[in-house]
Amino acid sequence: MVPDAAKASQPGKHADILCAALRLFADRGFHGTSIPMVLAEAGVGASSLYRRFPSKEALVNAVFRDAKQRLASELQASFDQALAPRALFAAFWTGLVRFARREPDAFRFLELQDHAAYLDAESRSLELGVLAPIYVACLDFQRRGVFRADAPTETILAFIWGAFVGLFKAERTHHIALTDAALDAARDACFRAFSAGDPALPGPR
Amino acid sequence: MVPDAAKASQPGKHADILCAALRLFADRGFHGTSIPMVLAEAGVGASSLYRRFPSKEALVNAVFRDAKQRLASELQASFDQALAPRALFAAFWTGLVRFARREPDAFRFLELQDHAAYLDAESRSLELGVLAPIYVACLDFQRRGVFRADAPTETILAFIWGAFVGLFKAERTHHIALTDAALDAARDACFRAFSAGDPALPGPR
Amino acid sequence: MVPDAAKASQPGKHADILCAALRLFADRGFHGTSIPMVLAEAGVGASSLYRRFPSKEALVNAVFRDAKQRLASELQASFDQALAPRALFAAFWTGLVRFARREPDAFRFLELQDHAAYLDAESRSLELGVLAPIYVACLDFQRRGVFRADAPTETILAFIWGAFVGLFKAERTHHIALTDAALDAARDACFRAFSAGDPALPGPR
Amino acid sequence: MVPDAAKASQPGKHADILCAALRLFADRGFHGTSIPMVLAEAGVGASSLYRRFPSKEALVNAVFRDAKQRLASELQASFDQALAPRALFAAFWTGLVRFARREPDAFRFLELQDHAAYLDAESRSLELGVLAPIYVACLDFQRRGVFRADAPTETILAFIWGAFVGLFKAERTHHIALTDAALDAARDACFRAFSAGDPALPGPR
DNA sequence: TATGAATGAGTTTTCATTCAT
DNA sequence: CATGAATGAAAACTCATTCAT
Repeated sequence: MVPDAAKASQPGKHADILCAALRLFADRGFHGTSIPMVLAEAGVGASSLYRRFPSKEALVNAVFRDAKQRLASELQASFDQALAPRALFAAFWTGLVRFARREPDAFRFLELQDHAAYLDAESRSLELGVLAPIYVACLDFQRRGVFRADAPTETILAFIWGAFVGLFKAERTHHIALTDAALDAARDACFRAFSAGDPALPGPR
Repeated sequence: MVPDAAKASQPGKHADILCAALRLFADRGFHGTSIPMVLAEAGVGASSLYRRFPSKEALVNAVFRDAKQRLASELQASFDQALAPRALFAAFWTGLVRFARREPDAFRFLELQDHAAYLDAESRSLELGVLAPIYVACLDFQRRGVFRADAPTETILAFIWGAFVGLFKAERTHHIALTDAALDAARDACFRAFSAGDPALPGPR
Repeated sequence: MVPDAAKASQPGKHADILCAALRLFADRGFHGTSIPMVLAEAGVGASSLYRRFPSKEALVNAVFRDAKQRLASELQASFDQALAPRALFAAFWTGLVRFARREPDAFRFLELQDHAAYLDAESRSLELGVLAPIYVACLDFQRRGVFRADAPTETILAFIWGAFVGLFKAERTHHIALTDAALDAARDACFRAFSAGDPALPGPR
Repeated sequence: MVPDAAKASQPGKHADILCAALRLFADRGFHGTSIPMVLAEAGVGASSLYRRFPSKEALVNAVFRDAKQRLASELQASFDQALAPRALFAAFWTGLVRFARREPDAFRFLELQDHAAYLDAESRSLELGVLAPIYVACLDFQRRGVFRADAPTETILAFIWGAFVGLFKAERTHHIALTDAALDAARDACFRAFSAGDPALPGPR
């Protein structure tokens, strides 16, 4: 009668909790969100949560990994090593934009908050795992002379990521208009910032 | 000395509280910091705090304004409209770096946390006040053809600020080395990103 | 085999639950033991327990009766009315020792804890039932001039039982060595304490 | 106006809490007593308790030490080394009885419960400290030939203490009448149990 | 019948804030 | 004006018990 998979704990509840927690964590941060808030938002009892996540810390880490994983998938999908540098960078940028637009809560939670206090080793390594391919691509660009070699690769990475995050933070905090055109302009600025071959590339021209 | 002024609440205590609160808020965020923690760190009694700041929210706003004000001063001091664009930008960047280095707690509190939930109108307007002169300078650069005109000024601002913050966030989160050379390279990249006169400017030349 | 009997609730599970509960109650007391602990220790699901014992109180009473019953059996087996007083007392003492050694959990649970709060009428009457034959034997000793008559029988009973329990409590609490020799010495002291024929009996002589 | 000592936290409250906790712990045990119960019984708010006792465990330990200390005082007051053995033992016994009668809650809590799970090192050492002088007196009795030497001193101690506790436990559990005469008879039985000089001592006769 | 997921009241403990001194 | 004890509401988490499967 009932589909067999529904026998054990409804899988939907797991997702409901993660989703409610993400929404609240994104809005109010980890410490600003209480478990009762999550329970109310998810519409479950206390034990339904604690059966799945042994503590509030375990819950944030699960939320973090879940969201980071989706961001990673988005980026991986956008990443086609066969593309020319410029196109590759544009694809990466578009992936980021798509994620920030489609999952604003996840993006705000992941990038606009300081997780230092509660992330565990696995979550931290997942975060590095997401950055690694970008780092490699960046390094490759530098080796191939696409990007300048006068800045450490990590610096370039931090710069680009920070610039991107800054745009969305300003949209949220200062209510600036973040049109597609503006995002495209920022993307080109970003590429230009580290571009090695001066005369050739700039602008859409 | 100060026989009369000392009668009223010791002015040192005000600073002690702000300082202790800043340290804690920077480390653990607003919601992660309790009033008792602040009392212990500042070494004062509960009423000494509540006499000066009617609530925890009032305190965090005071801390925010105090820190933001010091950042504003730093930037204003670095800002000499008479300088050539490149030098002006370098001075601005140096001011930011100096602030982030001299007052790491203030910088982390101001820029690495999401204050959306508790900032009041006055704090928010102060924040805009800090950005305004930079906005104006940016706009001026665009008008004078120093910066490209194909990106909205707010976007440029958000980008630059975000890139800068991203560097320090990576230093903290991923423990990347943020040397002076790296910061200089980032500064040049930033300028280059929006520079209008393509081939001419890049590099230290 | 047992094709029909096995259809009803497996009898082994009943014992598993009682056994697990006894172990835990002995170690941590009634209030210090949670049902989930019992379930985990017994390796059964919640409903397997609640089908057999309608509540936690019912469970503890069942555990109590079960253990008390085994103690009663032990004592009954040791009790041979045909024996001479001294030998009878020694047999009784040996029975107690054997029980305390063979079932330390049961002994600790029964004698080292205060059950006042949760024992029901039936459990209480069972407890009295265990003491009754000893009471009778004691009274008989007094009537026959074996035991002094200057102490109420109940007092003698409480004294002896208390002394015995005190030995094992000290073994557990203060880690004193409770050798067979020490137990024998205590047994003789106990008999001597209430012995009527003063000069004649003491010692193995 | 107010006596100077009353400036800081009312000392009465400390006592109120200890007293309420003792009453409840005596009745329902440590795990069976909740903090709200203690708060209600003592008529104080949660923080008044937690300001003085950092945790529930700290509270039981304080209650335990407080009660044990009073028992120790009672015993010390009864102990006059100058007395003849028999009189010394009687004085000790009387001290115990007086304590059990005057502070039934303290006695029940101290002696009728298993504290193994939560007593800390200091509480445990206090308990040993109370027993030590009795141990020494017992050993002295054995050396002087007052008590038999065929039982280990610890065994004698555990026996006597256990017998005494057994009497009061039976009074409470089985509602036996524990008259002064019965207690005197028990005292004499106790002495007799370990008495070395057979013919001389027994009974008031 | 057995399972173990679900519930919500209850646990210990801490918080922001007030008030007597 | 400063102190820090007091408060009661909430925090995170666990419990005894029930119920759908």
